Amino acid sequence: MDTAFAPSMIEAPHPRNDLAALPELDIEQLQRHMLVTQRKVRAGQYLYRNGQPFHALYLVHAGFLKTCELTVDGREQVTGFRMRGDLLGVESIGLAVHTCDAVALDDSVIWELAYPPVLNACLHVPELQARLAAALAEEIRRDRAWMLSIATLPAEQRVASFLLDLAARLARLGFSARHFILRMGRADIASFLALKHETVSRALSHLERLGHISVQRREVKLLDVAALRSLVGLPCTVQ
Amino acid sequence: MDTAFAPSMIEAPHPRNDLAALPELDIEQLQRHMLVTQRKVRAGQYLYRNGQPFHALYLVHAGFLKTCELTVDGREQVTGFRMRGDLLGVESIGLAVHTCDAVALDDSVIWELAYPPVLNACLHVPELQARLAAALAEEIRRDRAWMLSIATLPAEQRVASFLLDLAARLARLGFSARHFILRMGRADIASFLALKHETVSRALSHLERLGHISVQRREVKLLDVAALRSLVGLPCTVQ
DNA sequence: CGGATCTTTGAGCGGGGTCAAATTAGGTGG
DNA sequence: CCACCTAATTTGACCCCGCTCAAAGATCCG
Repeated sequence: MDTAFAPSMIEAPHPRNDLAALPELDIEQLQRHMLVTQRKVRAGQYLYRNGQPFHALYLVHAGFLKTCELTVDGREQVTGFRMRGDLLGVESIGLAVHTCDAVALDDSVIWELAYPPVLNACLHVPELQARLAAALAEEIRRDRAWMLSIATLPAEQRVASFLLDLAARLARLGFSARHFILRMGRADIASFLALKHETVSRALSHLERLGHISVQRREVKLLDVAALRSLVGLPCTVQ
Repeated sequence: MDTAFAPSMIEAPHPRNDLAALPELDIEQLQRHMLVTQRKVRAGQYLYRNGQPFHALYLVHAGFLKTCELTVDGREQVTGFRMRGDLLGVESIGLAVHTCDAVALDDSVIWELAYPPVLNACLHVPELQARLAAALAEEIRRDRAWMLSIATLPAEQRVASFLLDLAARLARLGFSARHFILRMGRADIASFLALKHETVSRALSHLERLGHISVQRREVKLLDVAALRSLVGLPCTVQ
């Protein structure tokens, strides 16, 4: 069981094992000041669901998850994909229950930080407080960047932008930015990009025909990062 | 000069004068623990701009502002409209410079909260810390709700949703939810809703033809709130 | 091997964008 | 106070990108 719990992140030439290197939150520092429990979530299972009582934040240690908003009338929207170092549940701070779903797309290992205790720890460790605030702000900036892309870019460029963003995040974690396996289906990408899955599929096919990428189902290779960057209006220099 | 600085919020049958009633932040509590300076911003002027050093959060005391994201290649996106009780600048926490613009759409009065001092105050006042965290989380939820609307609703329903949201926020401040003056132009609404200004104009005209609202340039009356709510998939009950 | 799910591709349509012009406010100076 | 100018808004006509509907592979699992 537990031995089989190795999240399937392939293509990791330089994996880092220290979360401390991440700007977000330092798990060891957290453990010094509060109870941190480990939780494992199998692919397809919920970390938390809309309406469940909110009592903790979650720091992704390994694996891959998506967060979804949903409405009473059945509309659904993927609001983000989360990986190692990302903090989940922050959108429910100040509320009694969670307001969205978090679903594992791959077997995942999560550090659970009981919520009121987190605030107490922050009171005693100023640096921790600053980091928590910064993590929330980073979340806001991420959402704002998404808004900008969705509102101003056509379909194909949204897809290109998505691939570049994913690549950059993988690179920060020490994985290959040029060759990776998508852990989500076309429908999830489409929802996230406010498109339909057929459109995402067509965009990927077209980017491949242009020679910018190579795609075979969920395996993606970025062949011409400069071309992708210029496509979405970014400077062509690496990173 | 100063006497002329009366933000033009008309239609205020039950205006509240206590910000303490707002769930976000209590200004008097803040003043007890840190320096809070007042700042006035004329309509059309920037409260802060992309690239300027970040050294404070801003609490809107009166007036009306918009926040805009912008890219190197000239794309622009209105990410929100801010009014009394809203906290600005949070998206830049953890950074050295602001990452977006905040522009007054109406003469506004702003409380400036120097940033590192805010954190210090939070260390001494647990409740303040919890409120700051909650304010950031509320910002995230606001963005997520917007994402959901943009990604899943057609143009006319986005406009209806926008009007309902604005009405609800005005109501929370004690203003009329049924009759108000838009402080932003069609282009700003369009940008916020990821549409073009002609489309917003057409949607408003159509909602008027349906008898749900009445529009004359920037003056809006909501004639049939229940119809608007059912249009965007919300329960028809008030609030 | 067979069934379910995911992905790709095609054909046709429609909502919203684009371009253009008319109309209306609003501001300013005579 | 009014004429003029500028900017905001509205409306129309047309077109195109992305959606809808449909069917055909691919892949994975039992």
